[in-house]
Amino acid sequence: MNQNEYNPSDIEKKWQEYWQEHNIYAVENNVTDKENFYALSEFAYPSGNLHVGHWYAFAVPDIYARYKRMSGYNVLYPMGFDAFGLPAENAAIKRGLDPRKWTYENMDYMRNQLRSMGASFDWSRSFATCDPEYYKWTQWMFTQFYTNDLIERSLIKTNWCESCKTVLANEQVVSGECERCGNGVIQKDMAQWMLKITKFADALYDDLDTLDWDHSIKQAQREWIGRKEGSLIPFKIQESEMYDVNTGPGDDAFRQGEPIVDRDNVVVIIEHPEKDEFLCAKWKQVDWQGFVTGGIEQGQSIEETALTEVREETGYQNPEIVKIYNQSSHGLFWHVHKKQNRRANYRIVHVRLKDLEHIERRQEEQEIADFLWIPRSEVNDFLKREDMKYPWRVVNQKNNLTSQVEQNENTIGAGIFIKTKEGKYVFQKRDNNPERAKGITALFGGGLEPNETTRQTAVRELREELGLEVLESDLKFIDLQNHFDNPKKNSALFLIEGINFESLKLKEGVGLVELFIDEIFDYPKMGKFGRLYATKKRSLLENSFFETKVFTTRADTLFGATYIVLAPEHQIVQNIKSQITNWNEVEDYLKEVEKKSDLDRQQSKEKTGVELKGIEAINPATGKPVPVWVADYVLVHFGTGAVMAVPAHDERDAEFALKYDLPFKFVVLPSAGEIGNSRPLITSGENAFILAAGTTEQKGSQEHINAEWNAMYDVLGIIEDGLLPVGKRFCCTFEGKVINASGDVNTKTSEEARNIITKMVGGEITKTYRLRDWGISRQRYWGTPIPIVYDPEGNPHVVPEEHLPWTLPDDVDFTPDGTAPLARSEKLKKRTEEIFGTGWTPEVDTMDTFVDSSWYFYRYLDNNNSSEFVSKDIMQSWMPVDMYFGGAEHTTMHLLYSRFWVKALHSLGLVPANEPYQGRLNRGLILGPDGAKMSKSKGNVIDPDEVVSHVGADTVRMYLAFIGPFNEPGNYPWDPNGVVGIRRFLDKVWRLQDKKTETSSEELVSALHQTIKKVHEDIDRLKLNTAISSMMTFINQAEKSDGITQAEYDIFLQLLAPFAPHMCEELWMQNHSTSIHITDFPEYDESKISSGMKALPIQINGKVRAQIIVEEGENNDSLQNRILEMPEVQKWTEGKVIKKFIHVPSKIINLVI
RNA sequence: GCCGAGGUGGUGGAAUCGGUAGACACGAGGGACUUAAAAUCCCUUGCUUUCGGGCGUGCGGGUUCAAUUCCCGCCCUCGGCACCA
Repeated sequence: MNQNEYNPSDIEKKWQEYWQEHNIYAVENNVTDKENFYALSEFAYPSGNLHVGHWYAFAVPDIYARYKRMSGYNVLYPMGFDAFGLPAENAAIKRGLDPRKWTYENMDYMRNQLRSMGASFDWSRSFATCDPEYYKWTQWMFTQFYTNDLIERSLIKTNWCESCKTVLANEQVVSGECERCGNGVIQKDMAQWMLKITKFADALYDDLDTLDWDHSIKQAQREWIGRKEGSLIPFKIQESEMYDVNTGPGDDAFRQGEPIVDRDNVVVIIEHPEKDEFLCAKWKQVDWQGFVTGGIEQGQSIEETALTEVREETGYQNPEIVKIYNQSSHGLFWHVHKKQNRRANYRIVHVRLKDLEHIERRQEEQEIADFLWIPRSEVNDFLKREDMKYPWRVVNQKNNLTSQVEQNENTIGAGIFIKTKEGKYVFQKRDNNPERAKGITALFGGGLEPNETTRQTAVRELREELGLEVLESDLKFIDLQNHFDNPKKNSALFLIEGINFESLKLKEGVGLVELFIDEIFDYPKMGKFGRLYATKKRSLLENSFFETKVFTTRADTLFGATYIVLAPEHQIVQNIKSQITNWNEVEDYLKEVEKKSDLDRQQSKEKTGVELKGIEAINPATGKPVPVWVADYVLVHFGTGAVMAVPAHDERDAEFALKYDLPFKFVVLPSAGEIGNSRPLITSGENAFILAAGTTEQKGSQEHINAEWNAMYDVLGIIEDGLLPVGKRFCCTFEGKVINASGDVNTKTSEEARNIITKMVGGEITKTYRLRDWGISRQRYWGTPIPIVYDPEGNPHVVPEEHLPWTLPDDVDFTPDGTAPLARSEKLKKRTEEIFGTGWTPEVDTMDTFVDSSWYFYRYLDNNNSSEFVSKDIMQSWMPVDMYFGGAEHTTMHLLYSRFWVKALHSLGLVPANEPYQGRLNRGLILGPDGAKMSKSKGNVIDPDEVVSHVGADTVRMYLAFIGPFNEPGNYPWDPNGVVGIRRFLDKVWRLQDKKTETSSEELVSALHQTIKKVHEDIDRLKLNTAISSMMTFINQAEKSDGITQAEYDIFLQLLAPFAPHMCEELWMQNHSTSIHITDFPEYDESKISSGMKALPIQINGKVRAQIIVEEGENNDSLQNRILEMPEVQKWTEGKVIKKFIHVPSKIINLVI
């Protein structure tokens, strides 16, 4: 037998050991004669054994890394372990082991398995994320982010997996289920450490353009970030029924010089139980008329006064309070009856009669007044009668909304945003104040004194700190904001506007800073509240509560906004609770919504909602009031959590409006072509067609369409104002030309109108994002400890650098019970108290493992550095990663997180690169032989070790490269026969060594150079499958030839070396003394590829009929003559006329007959 | 629904700029060698045919001397997003 037979099991081990001994893959950091190339595969999770997926992930990119190395680059192709995380902990729990031990043993085992692939990893650079030397730097970065305001702690609704007993990031929840275990995810309020990834949303979006990534990967990231450009449109919110009194004295109703008596009064507006009428009084004695009034006596409440007055003065026995208007007004007048000048502080009370039960009034009351029911619409006119001398009127002064949620049992402070007449916000600057944090720019305000309300605190603080006297009623409540440092405690935040700063008595050591909102974020040492509002909650601050901004991408349809909708969680709903006359109904709805999980909310597409009665919004374009609704189809997290609803041009609004019978106003006419092509846009099923006023389409097409539509549908006719009648309502989302709006925008295109209308109503063009901040707290053991400790008051402090790594304790029972396992560590508790003092406690959550993997590619560069995470020089020379190989499942998680991480580091000046990965390739999936995903339960799992023992590692590597294009992430089934095909090829290469001759043929040389060219090009494009097929073609040809020279054979081995490193090394070393893998990759010689002759196909009328051998430079005439003489051509041309002769040199000849 | 990538023999897949569709491999069929099997080698292999040819790259149109490739309109598969205003 031939003892020189290809036997992989003999040679592979040998060369793996040789490479390791000779250290041929060790990579130097400072190489001057070669360009650095950083090829990276996503590092391994130490699950315990290597499957085919690992081979695909590591061995195929290894081919590329080897090719680059042979092509003259200084190539870094490292490997490490992503060693923290749930699976290790779960596996450890199941088997009662220490996750640390389990993980490190797995890593040892896997390192050996990885060596068997023949991958050219530089193992000296390896590490695991659970090494304290590694996570020291993870923690250090956390502390850098913390001190630079890139991390905040807040109480948020989190995704909680009941089965894994931990919080999940948004990205880890897939259609309401835990990405890992598939169990349902519930919402849970928890204090979380949040990384402010949203601060980089624009950069993450825009910088995608600078990356050489596949279009689809970029697109997926863009979708995830979800940037939308649109307009913020302000809508004033006001009380829809509002009564107030004039404040000035009438000419004959106030007597100069007489003393003034102060009185607290109520004015009662009495509503009929059935009819829309109010009860007005005609005073018999003085002939003055109006509403029921009464003085508030000492110790009496407004409600009591009002109800008593109604019963006594009118005789109606069952009034109920609808609403008490908070604002009292101060009227000065001469009270004729009492002969007094009065200053009356009116509280206006709206009551409704439950029924008309009536008792005879006392004689005295009957003598004073008669009562008349006046329709609501006529009340004002009635009160304006000539003989109405009483000084108050019902006036339409609508914007006195206030709030009732500024206080709860956890409210410990009040903060005040002060807005000047110029629209700037005023902060205090404590530059000169030695007692307080120096230089901090902060809100005015302070803590609540015992029994103080937040408003009282705010008034007091303003007086003490600023010398500013304000009334409680001047303070507009904005928000109840939990403290960053202690999410369970709140401060009420207020806004006061239009402040005059002339006569202030500033407290010593306090300076003032006036800033526009856009300047707040960047202002040095700005306190957290200020920053927060300048970014995330800007809309709250700017909105206050009598205005809300809606986000829309279709500002061109604003004239058609017939109502607005708030998300159930919208702050305004709570803030104006006291103004809502149907609060019980609203509250029921909110409770119902709260019960639904996110999943339910997504699944039940049936829209529900409830109108907020008692308030209305003003459409800023039309100036007309529109109703305000709350509905859960509006999401609090997107845009401003409020939308303007345009039923005629938005499908969701249309659905909702049809259900609740809200008006449709048609304001954008799509272009004629679009209507013609889009008959299905009629969604009402009513077959309505709108022919609107103001149409500017050219007549021809319009008439054509009308004719067509007339035949098919009922034509609605011309609708002047765009209001669609009931039964003919439909929705059209196309853009087009604006109609039924105003002179400024009618006939403008949608695009033009968006800008014009936005400007017109004082809105602004902005962007909004789907991306949300990244919560990294996990209630698990096996993760990087969060380097935070809490002082006895519960305020967080970072663990100083000298105590890093803040190590994971080992005395922990980590059985999951929903609380953090670290809370049970005595050692951690003790360590914290020893270092920081009695009463100090450690943070007990650990970090999401995506944090660990967000910067690991830096550590390979300098993994033994104990003073820096990596030295700056070294970073500069390697980063960004040139080509990053990984799985498609990381497109929106790891890839986005690590891009954020690098940008965050970059923003702090810690790294030079702004992006981690210049190139990225998502690999596909290897399926089982049956075409299904490999799984133990399906019994279709391929064990790579077993295959390797049969055919060798080189074959497995090559097969995986051959199975499909690596640059397109498809799913490729593992075909056991296909593996054999590769092995046959390698056998042929091996056997070719017996066919060596002194000289070879010109054809073979040409073929070799063609192959070199093709392999070059294909590897560059990562089309390894076609690179292999071209080598196969060459070997087939060489086999048929008379022989191959040693030099040619060597060149071929070099071509093949990246693919089959062991075999090529074996064959190479028979004639050489240094490794093939450190030789130069062959270059092709163009002159050897082309010979002067070429076979060209001849087409007749586009069909190939013959072939001809053509010499380069042959002229067309002689060529044409030669062709026409050919019998196989004549067969077709006989009796036909040649119309055209087309010759595309070295491509094709086409005869048209 | 929106966005993206695709759709080519029995299978995985080639065809890089509009120029011979199906490279390469698997499978299948036939043959050689062998006592036999394995291994190896050779031939055939898109469909169809009256052996001239005809038809073929998801479907229907179009542009072109020529279309898997470009354009228009559909269908289907996969991936991402999704009550996102």
